[in-house]
Amino acid sequence: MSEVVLLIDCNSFYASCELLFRPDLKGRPVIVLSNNDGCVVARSKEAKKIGIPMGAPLFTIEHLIKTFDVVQFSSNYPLYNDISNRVMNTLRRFASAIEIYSIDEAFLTIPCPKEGVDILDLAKTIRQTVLKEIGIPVSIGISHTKTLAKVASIEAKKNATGVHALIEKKEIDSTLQKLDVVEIWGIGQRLAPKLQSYGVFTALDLKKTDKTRLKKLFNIVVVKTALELDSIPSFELEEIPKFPKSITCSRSFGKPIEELSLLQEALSSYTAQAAEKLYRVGGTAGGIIVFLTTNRFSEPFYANSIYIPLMEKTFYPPTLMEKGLEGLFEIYRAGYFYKKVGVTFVDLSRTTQHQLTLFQEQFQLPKKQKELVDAVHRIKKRFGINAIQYASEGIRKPWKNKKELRSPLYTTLWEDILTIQI
DNA sequence: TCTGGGGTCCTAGGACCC
DNA sequence: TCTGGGGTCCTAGGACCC
Repeated sequence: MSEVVLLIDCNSFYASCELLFRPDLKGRPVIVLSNNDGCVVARSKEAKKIGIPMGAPLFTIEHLIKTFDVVQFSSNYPLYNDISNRVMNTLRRFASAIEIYSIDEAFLTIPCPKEGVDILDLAKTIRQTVLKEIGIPVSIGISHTKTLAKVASIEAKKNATGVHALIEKKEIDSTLQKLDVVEIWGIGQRLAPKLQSYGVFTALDLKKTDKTRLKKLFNIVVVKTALELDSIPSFELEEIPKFPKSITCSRSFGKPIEELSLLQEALSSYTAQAAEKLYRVGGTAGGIIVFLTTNRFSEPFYANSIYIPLMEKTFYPPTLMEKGLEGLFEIYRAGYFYKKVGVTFVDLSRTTQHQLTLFQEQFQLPKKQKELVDAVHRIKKRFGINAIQYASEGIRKPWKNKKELRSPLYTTLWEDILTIQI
């Protein structure tokens, strides 16, 4: 064995980010709410303890909030992204390779420590360093494969030390025997009952199941998962972030919207945001999908989407907005109260590897378009994302969602920087 | 009253071709 | 009554993740 896999997982990440700047709330149950303050997306340790479930709609836990005086935050993604980057930069120092798996998780491979060096000590050092430098508590699971590292991290969360290694076969098997299949990374709510119907109840059962049979009854991912449980690496560490296949921007509205003009404003705004992201990854879109929906919990319900191919690939926001609005016009039906619109860019390419039209030598936007996009980007970068916008995004924006409880942008906006009074 | 947002991958089946 | 076989490509839908 030459390398081991570590899974580093930030504990209650969004809640931990909020607590960083509000040490006065330590020990109290803290929750972070989804974009529209609709449901719970993160819970502090204390919030978990009083029984607030992940994903719970806010209105179903009113009684808990009142009884236990729960502290609520709207989600503050600029802050979480910034803290995440800092955590990842610290982790990088310890790794021979790192895959940033999500905003709060990373897989690391490290050379197998020399005889006598305890891998757990190294993990503890990593944990201490992140805690000291960034202030975010993490759990660390260690094993031979990504899937087993995930299993180890479940154990790590139960430990006071926050770290756990699964290296010896005996120990691995006894842990897998106690693990329900639904807890395995890659096995969800649908696959678990199906596996159970074939007599596969625990992770150890899955590991021991014949792979040909698994392939026949399920798919290749389930086979790979079973192999990983058997210490055979089947999911590679992906160090280089993949170029995206699609980019989406959509939001629920603060209150239902009926007028087309307001939907147009919202869609323009989301398209601009998605275009900004497209610009940042250095890509162009070959097609866009526009979708809209009324509240799925109330009648009359209407949802629709439309695909609009683009004659020429582009990242020029006005073109994307114009096409998007055309699509919206097609699928809009008067008389409904809409809850959400959104846009997805598909058929993405890198601007550097562009399929050229017959007479192009190199992909580039017309000079003036390019200058405009660059300028808007620079202004946003320097003065904040609200410093400039397209007129079609509207001024009053009554469709904007609720974010009543958002904390300041402590680390990404000068006006919001933390002040300390002595 | 109130229920998020953004992704990826796999497979089956249809369309189409020779 | 008879009604091929094999291959590719695309898409919708299902499943998963955080």
